[in-house]
Amino acid sequence: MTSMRLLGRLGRRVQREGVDPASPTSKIGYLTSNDLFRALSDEEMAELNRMTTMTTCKAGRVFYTPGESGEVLFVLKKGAVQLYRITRDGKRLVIGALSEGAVFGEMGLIGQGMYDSFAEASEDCTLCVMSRPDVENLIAGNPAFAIALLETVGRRLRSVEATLEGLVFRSVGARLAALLLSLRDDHDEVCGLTHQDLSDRVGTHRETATRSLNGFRAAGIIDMGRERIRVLDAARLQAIADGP
Amino acid sequence: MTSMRLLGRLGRRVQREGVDPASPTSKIGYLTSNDLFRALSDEEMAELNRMTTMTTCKAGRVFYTPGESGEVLFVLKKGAVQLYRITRDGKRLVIGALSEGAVFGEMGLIGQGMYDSFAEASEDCTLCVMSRPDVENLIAGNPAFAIALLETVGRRLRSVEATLEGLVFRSVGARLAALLLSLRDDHDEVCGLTHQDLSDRVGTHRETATRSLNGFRAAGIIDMGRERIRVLDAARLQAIADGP
DNA sequence: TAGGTTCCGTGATCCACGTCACATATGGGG
DNA sequence: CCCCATATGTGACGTGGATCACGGAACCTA
Repeated sequence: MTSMRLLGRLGRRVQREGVDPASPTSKIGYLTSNDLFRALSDEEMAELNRMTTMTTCKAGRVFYTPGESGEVLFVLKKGAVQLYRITRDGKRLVIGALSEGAVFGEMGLIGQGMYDSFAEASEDCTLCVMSRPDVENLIAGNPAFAIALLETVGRRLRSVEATLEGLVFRSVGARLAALLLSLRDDHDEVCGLTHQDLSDRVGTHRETATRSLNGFRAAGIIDMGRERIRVLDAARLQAIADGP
Repeated sequence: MTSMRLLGRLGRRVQREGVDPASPTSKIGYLTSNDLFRALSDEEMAELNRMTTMTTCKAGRVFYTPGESGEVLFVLKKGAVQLYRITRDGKRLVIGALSEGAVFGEMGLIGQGMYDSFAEASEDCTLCVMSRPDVENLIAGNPAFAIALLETVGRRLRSVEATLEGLVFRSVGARLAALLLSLRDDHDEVCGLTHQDLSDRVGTHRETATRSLNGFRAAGIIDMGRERIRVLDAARLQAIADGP
């Protein structure tokens, strides 16, 4: 039954609770570590401290759901976040996988389409939260901040556009191949992701992803274990990603 | 033959030439008419004049192709622009349909994925072109400009994300229905677009679009003529757009 | 008004994926 | 070490939409 699947899937992760405030003393340390804030002077940093709420968030927690209060901007200081949407029949699509330094939020400013998206910490996260006036003040006082912000959003826009193109022009296999190449670590492995997770990111179904991966394995391109995929032949995988 | 189709399609519009400079005297007039520049003072406007190159561009002209020089920012003052991509086998996908006030460009700043996109004037256009330093100066001198820029890009990001979701979750018919609803004019008509144009925007093929539209017509939801579609029953069309 | 060009309509296939229904494997917790 | 939740494997089948191949209609232009 479809709704069972939805419940099962959500049950694994949705623990809808607020974010935990972190100790205020650590704020400055965190902030200086972020690209976005490198340009800020000490005073600006101090001012930032006053308006910024620093929070932490454990892996798996959904800290933002559609229809949330408006006009919040998150800066991902540490960890990783996934933005995704869920249809009424329980299908899930990952719109964005964000890593450190990402900026996102419900804000008219940053758009990010959070309107209809969930935000979930895929790893333990530290993030800072700003209101719209906060952001406007920051921009007014520090143009470099605006530039950095624009670049971040611009990068995401490009990324989403590329995803869009891939969806229309490329097969599941090609998209999956590209995803594996981009996700593999130093040892050419992709760990901790289920086939379901992968399929949610390429916009297909679990069974299809499994079959496609099995094809890769049969061809000797990858090796697989539970939640673990090792890329054996990156060149051929790349060829598949590039299309037929 | 596929390449024939590509040639035919491109032949209709690609007239790859530079943009035509407009008369300098009109610059201020144009600029004040744009949302993005409402916040600028007269002096700022004058400064803008110095660094901005105002150009015009006739309908159908492709004024930007992938691999162009980097770091340009366009502001669409008047008219309409389509951003699209073309695969090596000639398939075309419209990534964005921009109207007045839009900001786009190859710039790391704004992203916009122009890297791999063509930009074509779908109506006669007036646009102004800025280099990256131009933009940085503007932002530095006028935070409101930065905010306006962020909002514009944010809107586009939301829009692309919505398109992405639609592609994964909704059928061609649903996407087409939504497109018609959004494109219709005051008389509930969509004029000047071929089935091919529509299909390029929903990410499908001409034949499929035609068949889907014929279905709508058979159901009495729309009426059709050459490059003209009239929406007769917006409610039912909306129901289709919302999915099954 | 003839002749070419661009649109539009439509049948016939084909096939990648979705969908359904289970079987099996694996690992972690009690 | 057993049990159970979660992950993965796979057959069977249906189908939306891509692909191919034309025929006819509408418009434009000379």
